[in-house]
Amino acid sequence: MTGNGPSFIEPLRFGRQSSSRARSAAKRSRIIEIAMHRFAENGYHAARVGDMAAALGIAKGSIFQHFGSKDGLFFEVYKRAVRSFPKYLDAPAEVRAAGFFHVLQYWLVRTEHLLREDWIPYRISLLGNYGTDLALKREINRFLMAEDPYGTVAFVRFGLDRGELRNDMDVEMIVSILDWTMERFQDALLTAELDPGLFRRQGELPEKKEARILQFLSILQRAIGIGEAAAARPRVALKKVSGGSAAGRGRA
Amino acid sequence: MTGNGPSFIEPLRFGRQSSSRARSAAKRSRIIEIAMHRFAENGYHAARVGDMAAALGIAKGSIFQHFGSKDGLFFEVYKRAVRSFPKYLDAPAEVRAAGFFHVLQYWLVRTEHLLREDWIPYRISLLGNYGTDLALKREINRFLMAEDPYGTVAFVRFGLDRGELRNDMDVEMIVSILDWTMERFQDALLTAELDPGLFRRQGELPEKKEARILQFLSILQRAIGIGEAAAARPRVALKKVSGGSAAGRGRA
DNA sequence: TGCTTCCATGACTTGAGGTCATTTGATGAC
DNA sequence: GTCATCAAATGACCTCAAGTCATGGAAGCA
Repeated sequence: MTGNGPSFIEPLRFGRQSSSRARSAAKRSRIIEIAMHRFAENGYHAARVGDMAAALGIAKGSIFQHFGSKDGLFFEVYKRAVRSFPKYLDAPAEVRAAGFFHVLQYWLVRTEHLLREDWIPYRISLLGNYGTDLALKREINRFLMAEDPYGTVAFVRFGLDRGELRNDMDVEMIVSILDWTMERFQDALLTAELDPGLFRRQGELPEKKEARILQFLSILQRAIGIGEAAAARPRVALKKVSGGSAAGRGRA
Repeated sequence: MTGNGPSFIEPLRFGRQSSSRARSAAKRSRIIEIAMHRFAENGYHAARVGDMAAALGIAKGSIFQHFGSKDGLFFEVYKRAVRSFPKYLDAPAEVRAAGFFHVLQYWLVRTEHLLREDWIPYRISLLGNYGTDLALKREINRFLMAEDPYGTVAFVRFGLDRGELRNDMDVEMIVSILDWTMERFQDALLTAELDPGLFRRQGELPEKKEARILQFLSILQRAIGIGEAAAARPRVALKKVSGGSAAGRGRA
């Protein structure tokens, strides 16, 4: 589908090839950038490969030579978008020190504030998750499983090492639950503005959002956190934080 | 079908209209049925409207006359597929009597066994959820929100009335959490066979599945169930049930 | 027997993805 | 400076599926 760059051994002519490689890579990069904008603005189907070529001032054929197909192009765009998101453990050290659920809270709050400035990669990930073909989604899931771009596995281990997560079940199960619910919750939080009507029971008034976030964290804490106390009251009290600026994390 | 007698409201041509209406509806129905098969077998894009027409022995134009577009046709197919699934509270009375989480367990176990016999509507719902266009997904979500075809809201109220679910947060939040996690969990459980590689961390050996289901239910019980006991040990012990036959519920 | 309305028809248009023989141009060798 | 080489760029071309529409019946009604 994608055609990763020719991955041969390159016996001789290293100088020539390397410079042409560099130019080629730069061009691929430019194509991906424009394509990301087009896909994000128009959706997968309405984005035309011909338009992208015209906007770049190149021939449509070139794009197909580089990426093989529209699907292949989108896949590269998707990978770049998703890789541009920060990982869970990229949170500041003091937040990490405060614990697993504080890290979650940190990102949930940041995500919301971030969106308006940097909605394009988020939109791409939305398209990849819900708006293309099942065949492409299969590729995407393979990629997500292989790369774990949000660092969920490491993050869960972090929580386990700190003794904040229950260890009476498979790690995989916790990772899945966390991935699923975070993804959907963020989508619900975000697309209410970006894409009204996309998700059911979508976010409402801004002032309600913080309450939602706290509710959601409380549910998660009871679900995958440790100890009895978590059931009645959050084990660590999550403070209301009226979000800051900070960079990063479009989705989780 | 429309067994109204001669009516005063529709002074003339009632018979004509009603019979032609009936024929028209029957034809729509036949189209939807064939289309459902085609979409399920080939996916949205690879399913050709022309093929469907040929299979029905009618002209392609007729399909567009009835449904406007391929998207419109798929939407009707989707609605029929989803409506064919049972609602949570369609579980047998004795299961309902056993409580909220027993009903969940009942459907999770059933779903798996059901799939092989009746995979087509499930596949359609998968396409609607992940494999078409965002514009169409928006329609779909509106429909799901309006119809609540799995009866999740009523089911959650049922749990609340029985005192099995926590009532310290918005009902909407519980409904969302339940919808999200059940959907994804079932997809992970099911598509491992139906669509290998579609979901990350997908289901494995059959004997592990029952354990997964119990783990998942335990997480849910801690997350949205009531009481401290739920944290340490399921409030109601969920028995291992090596699944039966029974009809219904392709997805939830 | 006409009249009317509705629907099926299938040839037609549109337009997007995708292909490929050819040209271009950068590079190293002489 | 000139030439040989070869990957990259080109754009005319192809394919094929969605979607359109003027036409022609078929069924009901007077």
